[in-house]
Amino acid sequence: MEYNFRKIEDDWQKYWAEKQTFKAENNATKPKYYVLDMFPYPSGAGLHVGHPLGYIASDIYARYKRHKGFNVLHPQGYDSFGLPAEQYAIQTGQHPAITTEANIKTYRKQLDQIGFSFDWSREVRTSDPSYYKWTQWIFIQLFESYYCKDANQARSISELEAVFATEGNYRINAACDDNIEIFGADDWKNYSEEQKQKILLKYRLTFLSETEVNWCPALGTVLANDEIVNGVSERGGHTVIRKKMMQWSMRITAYAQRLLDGLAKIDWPQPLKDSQTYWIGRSEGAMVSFNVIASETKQSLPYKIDVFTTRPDTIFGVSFMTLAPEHELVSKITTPEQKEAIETYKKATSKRSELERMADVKTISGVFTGAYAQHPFSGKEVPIWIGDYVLAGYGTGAVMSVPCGDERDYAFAKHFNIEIPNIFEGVDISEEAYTDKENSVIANSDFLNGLPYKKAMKTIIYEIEKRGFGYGKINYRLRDAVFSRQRYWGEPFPVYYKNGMPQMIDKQYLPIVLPEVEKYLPTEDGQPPLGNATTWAWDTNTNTIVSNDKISHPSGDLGGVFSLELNTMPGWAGSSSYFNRYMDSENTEEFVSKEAVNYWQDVDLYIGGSEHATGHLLYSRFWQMFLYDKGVVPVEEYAKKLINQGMITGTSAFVKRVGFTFFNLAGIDFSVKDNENLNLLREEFKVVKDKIISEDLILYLKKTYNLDKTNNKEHIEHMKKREVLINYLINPISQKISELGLIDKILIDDGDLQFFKTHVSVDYVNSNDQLDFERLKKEDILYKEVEFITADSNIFLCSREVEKMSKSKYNVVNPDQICVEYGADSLRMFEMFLGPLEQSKPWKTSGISGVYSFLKKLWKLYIVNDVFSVSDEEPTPEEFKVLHKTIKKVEEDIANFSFNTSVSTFMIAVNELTALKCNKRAILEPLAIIIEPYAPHIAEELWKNLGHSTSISTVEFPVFEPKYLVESRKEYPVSFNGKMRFKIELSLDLGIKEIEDAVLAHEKTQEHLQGRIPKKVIIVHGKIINIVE
RNA sequence: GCAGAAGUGGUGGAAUUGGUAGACACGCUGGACUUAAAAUCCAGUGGGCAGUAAUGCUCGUGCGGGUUCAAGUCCCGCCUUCUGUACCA
Repeated sequence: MEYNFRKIEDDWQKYWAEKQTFKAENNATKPKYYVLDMFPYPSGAGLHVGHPLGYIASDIYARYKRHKGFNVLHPQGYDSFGLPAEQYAIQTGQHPAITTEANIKTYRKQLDQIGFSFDWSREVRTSDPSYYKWTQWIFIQLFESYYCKDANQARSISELEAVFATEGNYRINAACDDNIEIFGADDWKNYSEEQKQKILLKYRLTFLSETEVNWCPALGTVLANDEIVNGVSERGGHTVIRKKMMQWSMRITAYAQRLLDGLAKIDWPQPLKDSQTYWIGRSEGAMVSFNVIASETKQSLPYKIDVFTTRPDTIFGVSFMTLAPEHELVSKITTPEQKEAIETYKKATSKRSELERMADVKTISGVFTGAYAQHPFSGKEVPIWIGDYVLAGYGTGAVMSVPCGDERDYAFAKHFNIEIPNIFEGVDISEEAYTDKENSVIANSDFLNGLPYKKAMKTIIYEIEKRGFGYGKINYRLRDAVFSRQRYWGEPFPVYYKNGMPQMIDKQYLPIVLPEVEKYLPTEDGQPPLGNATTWAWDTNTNTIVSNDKISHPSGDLGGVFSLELNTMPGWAGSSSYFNRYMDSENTEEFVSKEAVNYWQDVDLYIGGSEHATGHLLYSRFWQMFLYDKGVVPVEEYAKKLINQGMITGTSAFVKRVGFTFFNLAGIDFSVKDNENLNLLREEFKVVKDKIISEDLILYLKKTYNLDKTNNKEHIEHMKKREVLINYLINPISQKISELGLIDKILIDDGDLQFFKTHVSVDYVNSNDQLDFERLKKEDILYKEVEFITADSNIFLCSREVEKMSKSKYNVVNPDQICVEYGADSLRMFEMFLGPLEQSKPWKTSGISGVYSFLKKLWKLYIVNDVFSVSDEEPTPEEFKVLHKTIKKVEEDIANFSFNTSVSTFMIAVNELTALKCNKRAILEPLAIIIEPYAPHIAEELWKNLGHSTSISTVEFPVFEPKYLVESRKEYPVSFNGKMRFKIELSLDLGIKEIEDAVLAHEKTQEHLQGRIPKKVIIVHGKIINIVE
């Protein structure tokens, strides 16, 4: 009876699907446990071996929890809106929904064959109208809410309207736009409906505003900061420029402090928390106002420059101010003499792309405006400059420059010869700024003199507030999140426009379904792709989507038909609350029912990649807090514990071509023509395209050049071989050389050979790095005419390097082939066996035979004379010991997510039981259970053959009993000065003194001591003995 | 620049509170079975030195110091690689 994994795995996958073994119930007496994976984007390339890593880990955990008596929710779905499907649609005209559907089918098939215990009855797809109905619903909730800073929570916008109507906005303390004017109840009543809406928009948690965005012309869309890598788009690497656009934004900044505080409550990896903390970027300081004065008359101008500073204590060190070139005051305060210079500079900076600005951080540039500001305390006038090191988008877009305490201000001042007053006690600032705030003591600063940092901070903020120059403030680096995308394949907004003001469509008419378009590109006049839709208007009479030509009036006021929003939502919209929807995915009336969400509460374990640290994982926390405020969900943080699985890197394979360097020989007459020809030659043979050389020959070529020439015989032998090879490579070149008439005029340097490597698909390379070049030549047109040069053996070797697994690097390994060859259980165990879950690790299939033969050995334990059979005999203490030590270790490993070590533990157990020839039910039955989370198919089959008629999946996990591990004797390692020399077996009943006597009496101890008396004998009971000489 | 993670045999990795460094597996070497191959099984396998051998000695966890009876593990100072981030006032 062989281990027939194909049949076993097929059978059980069918069984689980038919019996819905892993369907979770929303009301159960068992305690709940929610295990979640980050749902995948179904790309056209299908799954590669890196994807299942996290899924296998979470599946092991979920299965383990079922054995431990939990009602486990382990759902899966698809984040199916996204750019690749849209780009594919642009190229081929194929509707994204069709390609997405096809990709999902492939994913599902691939996932199914790995044997995951997902509850597919709860599947969600973000691109499915029945799902994005709720994304739209949450959007509406955000629109209908504002953030009350007093209550520190989101409140209904109608509450705000009520306050406005009774007392205006004097007392409102809300997270809102900066430019809100104060009004009273009477003002409010007299405002037109449009004016009211405009004001309310400034308070809403999702709002329209003109924002400077990262516009990518090539993609025709706005990109979020985290979609830009090194100044170009993450996808496609296109340039990104800054542009002002009317956009939906999410007021995530309202939640900055809570997002920060919440981190303390959750068990997430510290690096991930660190990057969120940094991203939110809280800094404490003060807002200070500087009055602008006219340069000539020294009279106050009606302008103030507000700056945010984290070092108000250094305010007496201010010797100039710097504004961002885009700052609105720049044009107002610039003096006529400076106008031209300022305008030129502004133009130059706006042209510079993000990429350029980032590339030369070191270049200092700026222009004096001609205007001065008055120092609020000293009354001194300080010049106002503009400079692009000040960013318009952060703080107020202006800084008070303290060159002695800030590196950039220092560099700027040095560069433009601005005064650098020193306001630190006992510090030399002639070479660089003094930035160590904790140890600073203030000097030359009036009432701050002699105060250390903390005291100076308190004092100055008190004074600033007292004198009315400003106030203490906490600033955050976090920006409000732009929520509009100029794409087709995303959630449409439930929004239409009436007189240019956005209106929400009532919940009962959701979902607003994505319209059909002919082209997925932006329209010719620059509208988003939805601008191509002809049926994309909202009829408020019928509450349906109707044809655009029914819009009766440009502003849409007459017939009650209005144009719908043309933007769609960004990628993170659909993923920001999907984990709540899984709890009640079929509910058509509510996002999630009270019963369901109160039962499941939150995710107990969330597994996914760390690349989502500042994107998905921040936005989803924000939405969760909002939904918590609204009473939709019962907890503020949705994931108690999070694990980042490491990346699996691929082992890329390379083939190398050789290239030659040519020199003209010294002392030879060289004509212009010759020179041209030489360049021609260099161009053509920089790389010899039609010959590829095996790696062993390349190593040989490198090695032989520097060979020790004193060993004559060997040297000559090698040089001969080398010459043959080089000549072979050079021959066609020689021909060319003679054609060009360059013989005897140039030198080919065969010492400094250049090698050029090209990726070759790993599919053609076996685990010994041998390339099947015959097949490659047949199947890949690029290599049809190429000659593969090998050593005598005719074996072609590739060179290898570890890189990120990616299609473009031709190193993607697909799990399907492994499932076919070794089975899902082997794949699962092997992926875990690779190394610690959270570390990145290279993929090498060579080790898979190890886990495969382990599974075969496991199977054999249950087989006697080719028949499945176990004995009911009582196991020996030794056999019990093997079992219980395995249970103990595996449970500890699961708790620590150390799945790689539990695989070795299983191997050790099976090796030991095989050695013991153990065939006893009392051992082998529990063994099948503890191995089930890792290798569920074989475990089910063993369980069935052990005589059980139901699935093993919820059988109680064997209980570890320490009594089986109690030892009576210990083999003590005996060390001398910490170096282990020999072992001595002693009873564990012995006391320290008795052990010492026994050890000192031992002949080997005597041998080592050679009659010397040890200084000290250290004995750790049950562990070690160390003799100090 | 800043933040984080990591560095252990030919390879992936183990060593949970400082206590036998290299578990487990791959690979490699030798052997058994076989006409042969695959599969399977057995033995060996960090480097160096000595010895016919059993064995012994010695070096060894990126580098340099330190604490300790004892350091891969703790402390100080560096180096390298990876990942994230980008003038945040």
